[in-house]
Parts: sequence; structure tokens; C-alpha cells
Amino acid sequence: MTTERYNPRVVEPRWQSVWNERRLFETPSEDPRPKYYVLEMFPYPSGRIHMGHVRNYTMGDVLARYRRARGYNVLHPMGWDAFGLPAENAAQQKKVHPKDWTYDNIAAMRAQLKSMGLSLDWSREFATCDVEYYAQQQRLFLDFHDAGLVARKTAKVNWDPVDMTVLANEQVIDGMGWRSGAPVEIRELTQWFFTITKYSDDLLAALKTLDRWPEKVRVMQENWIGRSEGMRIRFALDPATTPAGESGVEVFTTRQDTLFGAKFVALAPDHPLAAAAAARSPALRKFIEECHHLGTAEAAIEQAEKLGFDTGIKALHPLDPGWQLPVYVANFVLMDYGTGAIFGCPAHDQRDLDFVNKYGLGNIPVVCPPGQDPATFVITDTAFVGDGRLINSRVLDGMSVDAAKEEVARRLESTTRGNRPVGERQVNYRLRDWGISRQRYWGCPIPMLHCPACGVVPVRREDLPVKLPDDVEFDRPGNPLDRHPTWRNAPCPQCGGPALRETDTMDTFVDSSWYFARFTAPRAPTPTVPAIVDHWLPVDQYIGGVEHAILHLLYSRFFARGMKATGHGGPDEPFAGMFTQGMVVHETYRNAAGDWVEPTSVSIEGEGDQRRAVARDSGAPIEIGAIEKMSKSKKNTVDPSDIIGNYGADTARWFMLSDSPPERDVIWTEAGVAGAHRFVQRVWRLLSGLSAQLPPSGLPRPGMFGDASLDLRRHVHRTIDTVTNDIEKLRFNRAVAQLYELSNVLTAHADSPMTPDHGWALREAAEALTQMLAPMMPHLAEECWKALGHAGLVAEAAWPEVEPALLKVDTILLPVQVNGKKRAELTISMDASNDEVEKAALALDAVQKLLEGRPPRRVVVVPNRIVNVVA
RNA sequence: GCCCCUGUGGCGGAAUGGUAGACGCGGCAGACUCAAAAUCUGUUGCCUUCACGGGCGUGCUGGUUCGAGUCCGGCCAGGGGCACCA
Repeated sequence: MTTERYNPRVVEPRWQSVWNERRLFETPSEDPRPKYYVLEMFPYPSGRIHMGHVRNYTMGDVLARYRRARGYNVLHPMGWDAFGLPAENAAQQKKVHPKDWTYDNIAAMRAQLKSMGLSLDWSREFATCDVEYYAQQQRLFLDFHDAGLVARKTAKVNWDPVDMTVLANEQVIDGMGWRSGAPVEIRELTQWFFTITKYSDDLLAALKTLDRWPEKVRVMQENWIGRSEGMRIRFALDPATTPAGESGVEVFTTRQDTLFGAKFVALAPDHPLAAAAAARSPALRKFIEECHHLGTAEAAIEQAEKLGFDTGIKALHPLDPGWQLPVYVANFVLMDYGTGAIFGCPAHDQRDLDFVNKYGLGNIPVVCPPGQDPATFVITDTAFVGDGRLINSRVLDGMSVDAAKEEVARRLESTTRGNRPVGERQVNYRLRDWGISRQRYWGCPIPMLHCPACGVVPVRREDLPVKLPDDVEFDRPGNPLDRHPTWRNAPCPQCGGPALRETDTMDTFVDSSWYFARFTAPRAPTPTVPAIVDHWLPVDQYIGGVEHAILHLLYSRFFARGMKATGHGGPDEPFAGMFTQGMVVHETYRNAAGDWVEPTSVSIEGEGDQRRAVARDSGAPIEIGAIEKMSKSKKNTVDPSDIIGNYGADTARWFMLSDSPPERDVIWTEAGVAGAHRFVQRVWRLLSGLSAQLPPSGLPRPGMFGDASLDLRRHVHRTIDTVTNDIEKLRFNRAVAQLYELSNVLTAHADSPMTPDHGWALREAAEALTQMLAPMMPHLAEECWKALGHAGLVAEAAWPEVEPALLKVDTILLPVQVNGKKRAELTISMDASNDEVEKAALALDAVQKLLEGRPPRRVVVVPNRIVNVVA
């Protein structure tokens, strides 16, 4: 019998249109089945999908199809994270409107995604730049505003004077704007913020409940929120040295136990007291000015020397008013953490130590490490930050660090000056409020107005949406909304007088902070429908790149809380299960000139050490470089469309699931893809070849099975068991290996005589294999399912059931160790007692030989696992 | 600097404290073929032995255990996150 080669180019579109016509993946919200919401991070519509998308969406699709087969009502939607800077760059460079560019890209990428055969509910699709979407986002903004979750305050930003825009820190390279190359200025701008810090404690505490999130992501969020417990302490100032009107300075510390080791107080350059002191000192003004010029870049901070300037002001020690400490302005003190001022204890803080060593202020060790003699303990270059006993600290001497912290806290809390305690316990967070203002056109307009009479006024809800004007120009740098002739003008909702619209638009992270909720009722005239969003959320499994482990996930968690608080429903935690996939990486190639070369123009020869690359056209030698994340700049990308065109979507999907554990990086190789494709063909040959000989589907199970049939059935059911488990735990690479093995076993059994029981067992195996392949390679599975004589779709078939009796075996092969080394094997009944096993093991020739006639010292029998004889 | 992860054949990787290397890629040998491709079968950690067998093997090093890739301590290497956060 001849079998035709499986042709994905014909087969895949055919099944895609069958699924589409039957509207198989459109999800009703009202359905008696249990719900399952699986979501992959929606893409930015750059124009082409990349291999990272293929990996991400394949994983999600496996889960969606598997859950459907398990009887769940699955929600698996797709949309577009469509606002953002690249559209405006394209507008400048290619003279296309950001809207046209974006929607054209969406159309191209939608077609690419459809060619992957993903079981998505396309009826719920939306883009965040759809007016219908951002209108609802503006409504949410106003609701958040009314609930006190929106603030307007000044913030320092990186300002590019040429492009006339604010830059993110990542867009500042060596102090220059990434596009303009102009030196970046630090400017204070009034910006819109979401007050995420109101939830600091809750966002931190609730991380403990996210037991289906990667530990790594939880730790990253924990560090980002950065809770520290300490004290806010007020230092009085010596009036003789202090500018008029200033009487004290507050510091934040987590080490109040080291208060007797204090050597100085330091202020941030922007601290009000620093400004007051600068008013009478030109030299200090100059110093503060220099601090401002120091870049915000990490590298600059890393190398920056600890610099300070003595203000001449003296602070009085809170536990000893007779003790004066110099007050410095120091470049390493941050205005926006704590109080913008610190007290320095050099012996037990490295930065403070560096500082005093530079300015010759000396240090007093106040915590002595265990085992050290306090009399000889000195600090020179390295601060001691560990635990120990307090020394040189008067009443605290002999206490542990914790006890001393407690004692100092008690004393300062009960000491008052001017009706206020000198110190208060305080919890500080590293987390800052979320600045969402962007001076850009292609984003969601912030629905606020500026009225000369009434100030900042929200747009009335009945006047929403504030639509982006289409008639804008990108011929000049800056925000086109600022110079639009008419759009800015609107009447004030309060007084009716002329007012100006806010021209800042929202950070695109806002768009992606609630899209998963919108998918539950994507056409509703309100942001959500609470009953529906409560039904679907939380997302049962969210999948995406680890690069969003902090910001996107944290903002979404904040938004969920905000939406709940403003009556839009949903749980506090939007993602019950989170999975961060690894990247798709590829070898890099360079020619003799050092230019990057695409994989498609390189051919590889030889193996191992002999492996060489040459240019496909000229034969010129090519250097094989490091394996790195696919990126356009290194030209080591592979276009998913090429792969799908050559091998079909199933091959690409199968390769993405094979070999590498999903959380780790996967190395894209031609050989690997070719291997995946060979398997596609092998499965088709096997199953289509077998189908002609098999008994019809649905025959009753024979009462008896021969040994071969029983072996096959046992293997099939073991595979169903493990593959089910592996998919549930997202261990796709293991599931793939099991299916390879099953197809090998099935192949080995396919030539056995076609007795009724064997035919039945073979059909069972063939169908189980097809069904288990279906979530991963849905087109191939449909084609095989049809070849096996089914009129219906495998996409609608129920997941195969395990017969528990078949997971058991009567006899097992037990390894026998002597002194921990395997020396023999023992075939014995599963039910044999430990005594029987021990006796049988000791009777083995190999064991006897090694014992040399002596009795064993000990015999360990682990039932159905191993025997270890200790000689 | 702080926090986290990873380290297993030629390669990607399997392995509830219990036979290390499943499965795939690659290699080798064979079958089919006039030949090649495709396909199928066998084999494939390293050393040693004609063979049976034996020895060595999970970055290094110490420990716990009848038994350690897995648990604990100390190193080394690679990767990631945060970073003047008091």
C-alpha cells in the first residue's frame, strides 16, 4: 500500500476553515461546563510575528485544546497592544499615519497567527487603540480619579531637548537621548500618577497567595516593592548654626540601634534644608548644581565617588543633646526615598564609611561581631553589617542588634519635643507611584481639562470618549497634540469657560493592565460587566516572557484592585497561574568584514569540532558566533512564516514544544525543525497505513488480550497517564518525549498478526496517540482522526481515559545493589513480601559471589523499587 | 554590593533520595535502491577486555545516608534581577 506524503500546505488551511465554519473556538459565557481562562500576553503589532510569539501561543494553545477535551468551557482570546512609540517613529520615517500603520500591521499579524491554527476566539478580538477600548479606559481613569487613585505631582524626568519629549531611563544612553543624541536634561514636570503605593503592603502580602506563580517572579516583585521596617527620627538643629526658620531635620533609618555610632547627618541635594543652607553659601549652591549634572544612568552612579559638602549646620544627637553632628549635603542621599536625609553610622554602613574616610570624620564601632574582643575591634575599610553585641553605646551595651533596635525605638517614641515624639516606627517601601504621563500622540488621551478659572477638571463621563484627532502632523519633533489647531480647546465642564485639554497620553502599560478583564465582555458599553468578569477571572493560566515579570504584572495586580474598588468587579489577583517562558535563541554569524549575516544565507558543513560555516552564495568563510536571543540587529532571526510555509504550522509547534523545558531558552536549529517534520510524516505514514487494517471504531472491548496486546495497552495507558500529568504541569518537553515513545511502540506492534484483540488494542493505541497529539499538532491530528474513520473532529473529542488496572503490572524487574552498586537484577512478583524479595536477592549468583560466604550485614528492601545488600 | 537561578554524553535534555543518560538531534553499521534521496532496522557516556566482565562517570570539594545528579556546608563557572533604598 502506498501512502501519500502528508502535505501541510493543503491540509492545514482546510482544517482551519472547518474549525472556523463551525465556530468551534467561540466561547459562550453562559455554559454549564466549568470555566478555564488561558491567556498569552498579547502582542505589540510590529508587523510580523516572531518565534517568541510562536512559542508563547503554541504553549497556550496546547492548554486551551487540552482543557476543551477535558470538558472545560475555555476562554482563549487574542488582541493587540497597539498604542506606542514605534507607530510614531514609522509616521516620521515613512510618512504614514500611526493609525494606518498599526491597523495594517494588525491585519498582517492576524493572518500569520491564523496560519498557526490556534484555537482562539477571534470574535472577542480588539486592539487597545480601538476607540471602543480606550473610551472605557478613560472611564476607568475617571473612576480611579474619583476614588483617589490618581494624583498629579511633579517628578523629575529625562527630557530630550531636540525631540522635545520625555525619555524613559532605558532610552538614555551615556547621558544622551537614544534617537537625537542630544544631552538629556533633568526637568521637573507635573505629571499624572496612579497611586499604586496605596497598595504597597497588600501587593506585597498577597504575593504569598500566588502559589502557581514562579518563585522567581514573586521574589522580583518582592524586591521591587522593597519593604523595610525602621524609624523616622527628628534631629534638632543648633540654632546658632542654622538658617532662620529651620529647626530640625528628619531622617529615616533601619538601624536605630547604631545611633551611638553616628558621625554625621547627610541631606539629599534637593532637600529643603539644603536649599535653605545654599541660600547663604554660593559654594554649596555650586555643589548642588554639580550633583544635578551627575547622570541618572546606572553606570554613572556605580562609579560616582561619595561626595559631600559641609553646610556648617550642627544637628543634636536625639539621645544626647550635648552631642553635635555635622550636617552635610551628600550626592548619595536620595530625595525620594525615606525623608531625603540620613544619619551616617560609618562603622556599620559601607557608604557611610567611604564617606567618612574621604572627609576624615572617623568612626565608632557600636556592634561587635561574635567572637571578637570589643577592646581590639576596629573598623577601617570594611563596614560590619552583621549581627553582634552592642558596644560603645551607653545604655545599649551588651544588647543584641534586635534588642537595641527595640530599646531605641521605645526611648525615642516616649521622648517628645514640641508635642511630637522624637522618633516613630515606620515602614518604608521602595515602590514609587506609577507615572503614566507620556508626551506622545499615539496613546490613550488622559480625560482631563485645564481651566484657567477652575484648575484641573475631569471630563464629564457623558462627554467621553476623548478621541484622538486624526489630522496630525509628524514633521516636527514634540507632541502633535500640543500644536493641534483646535483639538486642545474645549469648554470647562464646571464653569463653561474656555479650557484646554490635557495633551499627555497614558503609558501603554495602562492599556495592558486590564485587557484580560475586557476580553470577558469585549463589546460591553462599560469597561466590564461585573457578573461576567467575576465568572471568568482570575485567568487560570497566563503565559508570557519574563521581561514582564515586574512592571506589567505589578500594574495589572494594582489595576485589579482599583477596578474592584471602583465597582468594576473581578478579584484582587487577576492571574491565578503564571508561567514565564524562555526565549528563542539562535546561533549568530559574521562574515570576514565583521557584519552580521542571516542564517538563511549561511550553509553549515561538518560536525563537532569540524563544524564550519560558509556563505551560501560566495563560499566565503563565516564565523560562527554565540547563541543569542533572536534579534534584528544580530540578524539571527528565523521568520515563522518561512517555517510554516516550508514545513507547516504543526512542525513549528511541535519543535517549539520539544526538547527544551518551556521555562528555559530553546535553541532554534535547522536540524531540530527537520527532525520535527520527519516525525509529522512518520505519524501520518503510521496511522494512515494502519487505518486500512484496523477493525472499525467503537467495537466492544474483547474479554481477553494476548501478551503482545496487553503490553501495548499497558504502554498506551501509562502514556495517557504521564502525558496528561505533564500537560497539566506545563512540562511539554516530557509529554513530547512520551508521545515519541508511544509512536515507536505502536510502530513495533503494527506488524503483529491482526487478531481481533490485537486489532482492537492497535486501534485504541492509534486513537489515543492521535488525541494526545491533537493539542500540539491539531491539523495532523484531525487528518489522522479522519483517516481512522471518524466523521467528527478530534478537536471535539473527549480526552482519553486511563484504565487504572492497566497501570499495574504483576512482575517487576528489581535492581539489586551490593554496597550501593548495582550488581544484578531480580524478576519478582509485585506482591512479593520483603522477606521473599530479600531471600531471592541473596540467592542470586552475583550476590553470593560478592558476599564470599559471609552473611550480609544488612539488607534494605524498598518495595517495588530496589534491594541493597550491605556486605 | 544584595537577591535569585543554572551546571548531567558530541548536542538539546530525562531521572517522587532508589538501575544516571528516557526521548530527540547528531554519529556509526546494515536493509531497500543501478545509484542517490526518502524510509526502515540495529547500535551509540568514557576507559579496559577477543569475549564474559570490570573500572570510572552528573562543575569542584567536604558531609548526611544502606544508597546522593537529587539533601546539607564550602568553593568555582555561567546567566538573570535589583542597585548609592539608609
